Order: sequence, then C-alpha cells, then structure tokens
Amino acid sequence: MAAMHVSHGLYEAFLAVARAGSFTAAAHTLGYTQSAVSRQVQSLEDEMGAELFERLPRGVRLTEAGRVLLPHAEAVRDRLAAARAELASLRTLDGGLLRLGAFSSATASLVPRAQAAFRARHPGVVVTRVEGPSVKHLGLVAAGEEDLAVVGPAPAAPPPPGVTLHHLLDEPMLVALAQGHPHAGRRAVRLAELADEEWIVGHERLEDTLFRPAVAAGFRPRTGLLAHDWIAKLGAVAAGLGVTLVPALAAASVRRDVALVTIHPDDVPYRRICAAAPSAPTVAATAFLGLLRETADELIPPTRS
Amino acid sequence: MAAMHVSHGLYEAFLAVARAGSFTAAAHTLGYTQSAVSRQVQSLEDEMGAELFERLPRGVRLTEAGRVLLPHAEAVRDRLAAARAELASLRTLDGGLLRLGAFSSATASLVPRAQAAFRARHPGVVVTRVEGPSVKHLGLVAAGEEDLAVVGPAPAAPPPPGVTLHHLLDEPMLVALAQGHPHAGRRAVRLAELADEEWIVGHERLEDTLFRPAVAAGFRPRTGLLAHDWIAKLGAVAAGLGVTLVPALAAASVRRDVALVTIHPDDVPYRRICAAAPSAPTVAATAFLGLLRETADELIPPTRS
DNA sequence: CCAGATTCATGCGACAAGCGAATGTCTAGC
DNA sequence: GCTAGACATTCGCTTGTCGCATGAATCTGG
Repeated sequence: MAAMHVSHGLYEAFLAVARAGSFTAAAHTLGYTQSAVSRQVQSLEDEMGAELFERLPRGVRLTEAGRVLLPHAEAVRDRLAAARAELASLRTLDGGLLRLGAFSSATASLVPRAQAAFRARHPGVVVTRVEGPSVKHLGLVAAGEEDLAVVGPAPAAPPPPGVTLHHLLDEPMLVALAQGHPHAGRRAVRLAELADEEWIVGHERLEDTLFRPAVAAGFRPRTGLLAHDWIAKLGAVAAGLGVTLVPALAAASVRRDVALVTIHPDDVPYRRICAAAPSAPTVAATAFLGLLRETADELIPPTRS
Repeated sequence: MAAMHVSHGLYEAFLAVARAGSFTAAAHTLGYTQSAVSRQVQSLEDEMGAELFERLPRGVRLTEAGRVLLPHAEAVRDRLAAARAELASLRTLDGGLLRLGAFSSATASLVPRAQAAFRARHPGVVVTRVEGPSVKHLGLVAAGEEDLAVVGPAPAAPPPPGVTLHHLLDEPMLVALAQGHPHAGRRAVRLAELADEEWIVGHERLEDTLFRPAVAAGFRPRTGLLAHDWIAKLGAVAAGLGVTLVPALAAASVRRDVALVTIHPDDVPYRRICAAAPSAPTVAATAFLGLLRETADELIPPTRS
C-alpha cells in the first residue's frame, strides 16, 4: 500500500519545472518559493522511486524517467481539467444527461413540446426518454435511476420517500364516438346521456378517471371491453363497439373515423398530471420541470384552481 | 487560480465510496475512519463545486455530477498506475528507450553485436541508433539528447563536462593493398616497407592514427588522395591508386579485390575506441555499456594494457 | 586566478491540513 | 417509541508544507 498523500501539486510542480527548465522559474510561475518546488519535486521523485530531473549548474533537465512520466502527467492534468469543465457545463446546462420518464399518453404532445423547447435552449444536454406506467417511473425516480418523470393516472398512493410531485395540469377528457353515433356531431354532451353506452377501458381498476364522475352523474358505466393500448381502444370505437374517454392532449393523434365530443363542464372528468422529481433534483431536471409547466399552461390554461 | 492542494486521496476516497456505496464501508477498505472519508469527499465536493453523492439513510448514491466525475477519476487513477508501472519497467529494463550514437565504422560489428545481445536480454527496451562523427555524439551526450555513444577517432580533446569516457578496446589497423601488390600475399608487413606508397586518407588532419606510428617508423607518408567514405577509399585501393589503413573490426566488410595484411606488432597503429556516457547514465545505458565491454573483449582480447 | 551571480539543496520555525476518537443527527425497522 | 445504522461535526494531535535564510556547486567576467 504505497502512494499515500500524493497531492496534485506535485504533478503541477513537475510539469511547471519540465516546462520552465528550472526550479526557480517554475516557482515564480507557480507563485511558490524555489524551496517549495525543490521539495515537491523531491517528494515526487521519492514517490516514483526515480530521479526525474538531472540537476545542472544552470537549471535542470529531464531524465529518462522524467521523459516517461511527462506525458502521463500531462494526460492526468488534462483529464482533470476536462472533468472540471464537464462539471461546470453541468451546472450551466451546457452539457450532461437528463434521464426522463413519462407514461405513454404524456408523450403525445406535452413531453415532446417541452423537450423541443429544452433542446432549443440547452442543446448540449442529452435527453433520454423512457415510456412506461407511472408507478414504474415513480420507483425509478425514487431509486435515482431517472431524473424526472411525468406521471398521471396513479396519484392515489402517496409518492415514495424522496420523491415530490409537482402538479402540472388537469387534463379534461373527451368522449370518443364512432362517426355514425347519434351524438357524434354535437358540441358537448352530458355524461348522463352516455349512461347506456358500452365503455371501453384500459385497466378495469385504474379507470378511476371514468368511474368517479360517472357515479356523480348517476350511473355505473358498463365496461365489457378491455383494451390495453390506444390503437385497440379507438379501433373498437371506430367499429361501433362502444365509446371511450380520450385525454384532451391526445386529441390530435386520434384516427379520423372517430369523433371526439366535449363533455359538459359540470361533469367532465379530469386527469391529474404531475411531474415526479427527486428531493434534490438535477439542474437539468429543474429546468425541464419549468418548461413542462410552461408547456402545460400553454396547452391548457390553468383556469381551474 | 483555484485547485490547490488537491490530494489524490480525495479521488481514491471518491472511487472507493462510489464502489462501496457507503462511506463507512469505503473507510474500512481504505483503512481510514469514516470521518476521514466523509471530509475527503466533502473536500472534493467543495473543490468541484457540486454534490457528488446523495446522502441516504442507508448509505450514499452517486449524483449526476458524481456519475460525470466517475469515469474521469477512474481514468486518472489508471493513468497514474500506468505511469508507475512504466517507471518500474524502466528500472527493471523491461521497457524504456535507449538512444544510442556511434561513429560510422563502429557500426560494422561492435555496436550491432552488442545491440543484438542487448535485444536478446531486454526485448522491451526500444533502442534507437544514430550514426555520425564522434565529436557530434560527444556533444549530444553532453546535451542529454543521447544516452550512450561509441566514439573513436577523436579522443584528443578532453571530453565535455558531464561526459565520461569508458575505454572499450584498442583496435589494430590493417593495411589494404590492391590484389596485385607485391606485399599482398604476406602475413605481416613492417610499416617502413610501405614508406614509398601513396596513402589514401579520410580527413587529412584527423589521420593521427597513421601519422604517429609512421613517424616512429621513420617516414612521413605521402597523402595525395582524400576519400571521405569507405567505398571511395577502398575503390581507390582496388584500382591500384594507393594503400590505406582499415580497422580490424571492419575487415569482414571489405570488398574481395582488396587484400588485407597485418602490420608487425612493433609498429601497428591502434585506434582507441571508447564509450561516452553521461555522468548519471540511464540503467539501460549502463547495461549496454557492459555488453559493449563484453563484445569488445570477445572481438579483440585485451592483451595490451 | 579570483570574486560575483545564479541555481539547487537544506535547516528552521510557523501555520494549516488531515487523521482518529467521540459525539450529534437523522432515518429505517421492529 | 426505541434501538441500530449511517453520515456529519467537534476536538486535540500528528504530520506535512510553506517561506525565509543559508550552504554548496558552478558559470561568468575582470
């Protein structure tokens, strides 16, 4: 177990001396005295077990060992400088990595818009995005494997320790009908008008968004059909098998042969969308969170409290 | 002017903590106490201006900055280890560079043999060889730009400061005659028998090797022809234009239509061949010097004092 | 041939950095 | 609510490092 207490000053002194060709001159450029440089070089020589400089009456000259050590010392100095620069660029958002998570339908417009704005302002930051269910993202943020996540449909349980939820927006739901449906042309419907419809849901238990307002409207929706992704859901709607709820932000990506109808403000279901950030968020994560808020306010102005 | 007194211990502690995932465990593997590791990491964090670890109730976890720093710290550690290894291999002659110099005719057999032996024993050492006049090599060795040089024909001046000469051998000279010459078949000649010959010399002033024994033999050689290289010299001899002296070690590389005749021991000219080494020679230079001595003794046993 | 100047090495005193031991603080788990 | 585990902090003390001054060796100019 050798190599203890080896300070970088030793290598800096070595490099300065190698560059200047003299202890005294190197000491002057380093702001030290000549004796300090002399002893630093001696320490490094003891440490390395070899003479690094040949002492001449008029300065010093690198020995073979010194010539061998020189490129290594330069590489170490440069590498440390690179590390410092990279850390600094991390602070100023000129570099670094932002690991993002989002549930599937958040990637329709909210996350991509914020991501585009972020890319425009901080082109040096690499952004990775992973889709998946919200619960999974909450765990990843808690585990420190994601820096920020957009979660929605499961704020029921309290967030894991070390994760704080930031409310982004409450997304109104639209109802999707087949084009030939009687209500297809209307501007807005009451939820009660759809009490006899067959509702196509994703996960039976998670469709809290539907059930709560429906019960408030006085009926319990029939949920015979289960479809796990949007393709299947809207395909079933288009085929006239039933109706379903579509989040407003995903409206643009709905197929043409499906009609979207607004729900009356008094009983429109809302989906609460949050961002999950660790207790000590990254600079990039904080910046992205701000952009997420701006994007959310642009898409759906925060009229509700 | 930041970054003062940054010891490597900080990076070693950082790496150990990143590896162990805990200050306490890292302290145990490092042989330090937990408080020491805690402060070392804090020092590095202050130095870098960023938190490197996220403190959790059950250990620590790398932050973004820590993840960025980690590969740099590993690279620095590995580079320093490589430097140490290379310096060690320098000591044990398993690596390094030996910059050799030699005057032209020493490269006929003496230097190549020693070089072959050196290569066999220390294959890791790279050997570079430069040919040139002896005076030039003395200057290069003095200037530290060559590690060892084989010099011969100019030991008249004292060696430059910082250079010591090591006697290798005294090389007897042969006389080269055209094949049809009356003395061509003899085993040995007296120098006086060649008093009427035309002598072909290289540099008029430097042919001390010829003049001193000739004057001792009672004549002053006629030196009408000047030839600067061996090709021209021996070509002139073969053409019957005159005779010349050839060092014994170069005998094997003489063209066939030139006869070489030994000179009588009482008045044979000798050429003193030395090795020029710096005052503080490299390990490789010292080893090579030993092999030069061995090779010299094999080629011409040191019968003379 | 000798004195001045330059350069590196070294002894000395003072200051600060770093370590160990002990204590404080916070969180998880029973 | 209490104990155990992990990091942070405080307190002396050792140790390393710096600056100042001096010494030894060498080149240079008269």
